[in-house]
Amino acid sequence: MRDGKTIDMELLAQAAECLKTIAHPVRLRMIQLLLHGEHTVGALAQACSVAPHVASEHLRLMQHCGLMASEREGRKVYYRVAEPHLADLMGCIEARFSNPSSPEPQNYGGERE
Amino acid sequence: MRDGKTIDMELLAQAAECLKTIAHPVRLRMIQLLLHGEHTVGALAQACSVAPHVASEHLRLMQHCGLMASEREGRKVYYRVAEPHLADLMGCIEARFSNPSSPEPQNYGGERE
DNA sequence: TTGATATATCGATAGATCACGATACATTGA
DNA sequence: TCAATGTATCGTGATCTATCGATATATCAA
Repeated sequence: MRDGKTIDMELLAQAAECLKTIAHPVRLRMIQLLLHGEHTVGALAQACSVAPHVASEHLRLMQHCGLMASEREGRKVYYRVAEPHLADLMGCIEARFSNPSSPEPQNYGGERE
Repeated sequence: MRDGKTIDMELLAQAAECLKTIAHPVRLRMIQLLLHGEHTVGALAQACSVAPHVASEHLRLMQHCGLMASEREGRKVYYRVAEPHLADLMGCIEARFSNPSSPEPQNYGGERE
């Protein structure tokens, strides 16, 4: 063991890749929906107001890094959460961002003052 | 309240911005170090094996979206964690990625089987 | 003032990401 | 077979991000 309390850079790079995949509004919404049960590509596309083929791409990205799994049933493909820790992580995010007691934390969005 | 359980898209966009900021190996390392106490730019640069001005940029990004705060003391500038939820979030990430019982969870990194 | 140290900013380039249209593939039913 | 539905992939261009060298600012010491 190297540090005892910190993750080494290789694992941090993996974590960064995973977080980068999560860090998209549509994908966050999809994660929320899929944490409550599996859904088809079309249903997720409609719920997120994006074209089906866009939803498919987002889902492929998440499946690709192990967050999701899919299963075809006839013409439809059902996606579900495959990473158990995703619920905890989403819980942290919701705790931070759905709390009405701190609605405007800072200046997100890329502007500088 | 809109859904009862999901965040609306505006907040999800904020969350995505914040996660995108966190999603970088050097910044993750900095967060880990700063969760254990405040450090100077130079100390963080050395600990992360990057040039001081690179560390400064990473810290500016994190300060910019409310994750960090800084305070000058003479020539040095000390950074510290300003977002209380960051500890929980980092706890989730460490739980997922520093656990030796599942060192190779999936195929992160771009390969498929 | 000058010089050294610590931090921050600027400008340019390479690489990644995103959204979109077009299209291909898979399945079902006629 | 064909057409319709649901999903996936492929280009392309626009936008964003990372990284680096050069430089600017801030503070201290002499």
